[in-house]
Amino acid sequence: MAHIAQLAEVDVSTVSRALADSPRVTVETKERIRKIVEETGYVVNHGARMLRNQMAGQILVILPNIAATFYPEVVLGIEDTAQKEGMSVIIGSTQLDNVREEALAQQLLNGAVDGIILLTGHLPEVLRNFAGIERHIVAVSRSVADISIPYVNIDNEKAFAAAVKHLLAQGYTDIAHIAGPKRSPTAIARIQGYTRAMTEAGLSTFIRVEAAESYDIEAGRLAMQRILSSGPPPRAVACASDEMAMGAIRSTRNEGLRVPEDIAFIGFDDISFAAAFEPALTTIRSPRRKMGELGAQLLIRNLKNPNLKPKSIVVEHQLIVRESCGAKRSKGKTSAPNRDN
Amino acid sequence: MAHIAQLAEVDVSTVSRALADSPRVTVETKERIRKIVEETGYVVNHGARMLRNQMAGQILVILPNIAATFYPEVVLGIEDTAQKEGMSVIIGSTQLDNVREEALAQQLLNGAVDGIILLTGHLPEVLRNFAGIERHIVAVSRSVADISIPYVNIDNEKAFAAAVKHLLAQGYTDIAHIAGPKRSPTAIARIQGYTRAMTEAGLSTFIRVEAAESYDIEAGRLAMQRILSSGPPPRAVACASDEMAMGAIRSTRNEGLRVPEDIAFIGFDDISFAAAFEPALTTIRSPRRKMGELGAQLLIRNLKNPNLKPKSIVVEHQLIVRESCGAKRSKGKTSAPNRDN
DNA sequence: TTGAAAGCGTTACCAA
DNA sequence: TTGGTAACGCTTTCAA
Repeated sequence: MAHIAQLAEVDVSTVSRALADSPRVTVETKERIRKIVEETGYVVNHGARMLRNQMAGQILVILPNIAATFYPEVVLGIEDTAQKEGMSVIIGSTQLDNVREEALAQQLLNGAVDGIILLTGHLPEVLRNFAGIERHIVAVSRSVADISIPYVNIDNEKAFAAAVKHLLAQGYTDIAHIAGPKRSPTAIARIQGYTRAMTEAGLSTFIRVEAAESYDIEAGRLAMQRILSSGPPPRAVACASDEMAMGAIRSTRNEGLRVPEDIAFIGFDDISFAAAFEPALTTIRSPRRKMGELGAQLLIRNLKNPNLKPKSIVVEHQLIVRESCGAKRSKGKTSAPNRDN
Repeated sequence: MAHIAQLAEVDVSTVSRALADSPRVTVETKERIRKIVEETGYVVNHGARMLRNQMAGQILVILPNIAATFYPEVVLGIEDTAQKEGMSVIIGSTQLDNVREEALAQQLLNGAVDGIILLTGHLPEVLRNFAGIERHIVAVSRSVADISIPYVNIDNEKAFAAAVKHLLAQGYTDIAHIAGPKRSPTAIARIQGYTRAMTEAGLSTFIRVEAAESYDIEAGRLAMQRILSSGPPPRAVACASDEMAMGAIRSTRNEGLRVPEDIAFIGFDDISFAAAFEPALTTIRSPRRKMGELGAQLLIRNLKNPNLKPKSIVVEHQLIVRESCGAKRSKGKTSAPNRDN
C-alpha cells in the first residue's frame, strides 16, 4: 500500500480512505488511485486488515456429517459469499460427537472465529448463555429448537404438505410417512405438514407415521420393512429424505412389490442422485446453495452491524416430479438433476 | 498475549517462544505458560501472525465443477488439514470457463493466497511461467500434463487395469471401455490400463475404446448408445467413472438388455451413490478425503520449507465388488457405501 | 481534502 | 535462558 501511495503521490492514509470509498477523498484522487491499484494488481493484506479491525475474519460452519450429500453444496454457497466479503470459512464436522461439537463451539468464545453457521439444528451447550448469540450465530437448513437464533430455511411444514398433496393429486389416499428422528424440529415440521395435508383431504384415518433414527438409506430400508411387516401396504409413501426413499424403495422391491405401480414414493431434498436413481425420484428441492449464500450474508451483515435487528429468512422449495410417484409428467415442472439452483 | 505474559510474569517474547515450542525456553516456563494459556482460553491472533509472517494464510482450491460429487470430499480433506495448520481454504469453481480460471489463478500472483491446489488437471496460463510453481501449487486427483507439478493421485493406469482384470476374472473376454475426454492425462492413463490388461490377457482383438466428452451420466448414456448401435454388444464394459456407468446401464436397459446378466459393468470412483444404485456398482475407490489431506500437507510443507525438494505422492486404490459386474461376492472385499476414507 | 502518527498482536533479532 | 524492541500493513484519530 505504501507502494501505491508513492506512485499516486499521496499518503497511505489517503489510499486507505480511497479504497474504503470514503467521502473524504476527491473523486479525482480516488480514480487515480483506483487505476494504479488495478495496474499493479495490488490487494490489501488480509492479515493486517484483520489485525487492525480486531476480527478473526473467519466463519465456522458446524455440520453433523461430512459424508452426507446434502451439506457440501450449502457449504459451497457459504464459501462463495464469505469470499466475496473477504472472510474465510472453516468447517467442523461433529460426527454426532458432543465433545467435538463443544470444542468447535469454543472457537467462537475465544475469538478464533467471528461467527458460526449451524447446519446441525443443535446449539452447543457452551453457547447457550453466550451474550452475542443472535449476532454471531445463524442456523441454516435446520432450525434450532427452544432458543431464538436467526435462520435461513425452507418452510418445512408447507414443503412437506406440498409433497403429500402431490401424492393426493395422483389419486392415492392411503399414504404413509417415513419421518426423521422425532425430536428434531425439522422432522416435527414435516410430520405436521403430512398430518395437515391428510387431514385437510379428509383422510385422517389413513395417517401413519413411521419415525426413523436418521435420514440415511439404511434408516429408510428399516422403516419400510416395519411398515410392510405390520399389515397391508400403503398405496404411497412420503419420505423425509431422498436417501430414505431409496432405502425404502429397495425394501419394497425386495418384497416383490413394484414401484411406483404397487407403491408410489416421494422423497425430499433432491440430492444429486435422485434423478439417476431407478426409478427417478419425485422429490422436494430446497435451494441448498442459495441457503448457504443467504446464511453467510445474514451472518456477515449481523457481524458488521451490531445495531441491526437480526432477522430470519424463509426460502422457497420446489416440487420436482419424476418417476417414483407414478405421475404423468405435468407441464412446467423440471425433472433435470439438481445441478445447482 | 501481553495478558498471558503478565500472568506468567515473563515477557511477551518468551510467551511467543514458548508457544512455538522453542528450545530456548525452559521446560518449567513452558509448562507454566501452557497452563495459563489453557485456563484463559487464549488463542493466537491469526491476523497478527499472518501479518508478521508475510503470509496470506490462505490456500485456493480450484475445481472444475462444484456439482460433481467427486470433489466435496477431497475439499473437506483439504480443509481439515489446512485448519490444523492454521490456514484457511477458499474454493474457486471454474465451471469450465477459462476467464474465470485465469482470474482465480491471479490470486496467487498477487499474493492473496499462498498456494493453489488444482483439482482440474489443468494449469492456468498465467501460472505457466510463475517462478515458484513447484512450491506453490499441488495437483490432486488429476495430474497436469506437460509440466512438472507435485501431485497426489492414485496410479490410474494400474487402478484401471485392476478394474479390467476383475472383469477378466469373471470370465468375460469381450470387454469395451467407455473412456473420458481423450486429451486428459487421467483418461489416457485409464485407457492405457485397459489396453494393457486386455493385451496381457491375449484379448487385444476385443479392444474397443469409446471416448466421451465428459465423465457425467449423460456422457455415459450417449457412449453406450454408440456402442450398442454399432454392432453386437460387448459382454462387459469398464467405465471411467461411476456416473458414466450409471448412464450406460440406463442405456443398456432401455434396449431391453439385462445388467449384469447380458452386459456386466464396472465403474470408477465409488461415489456415495454407487452402493445405492440398482444394480449396486462394482467400482474402484480412490481415497478422496485422504488425497485432499495429503495434498494440503504437501502444499503447506512446500510453502514452509523453501529448500525442500517438492515430491509427489501416489496413493492406493481399492477394488469394491458389488452387483454390476455379475461377480459372486469375493471374500474380504467390502461393499459398504463409501462413507469416508 | 490530505498528511502524520499511533497502535493492532506477533515474531525475530539483538542484547543481556 | 530471557527481555526489549522494531517491524509487518492497515485504519483511524487528530492536525493542518
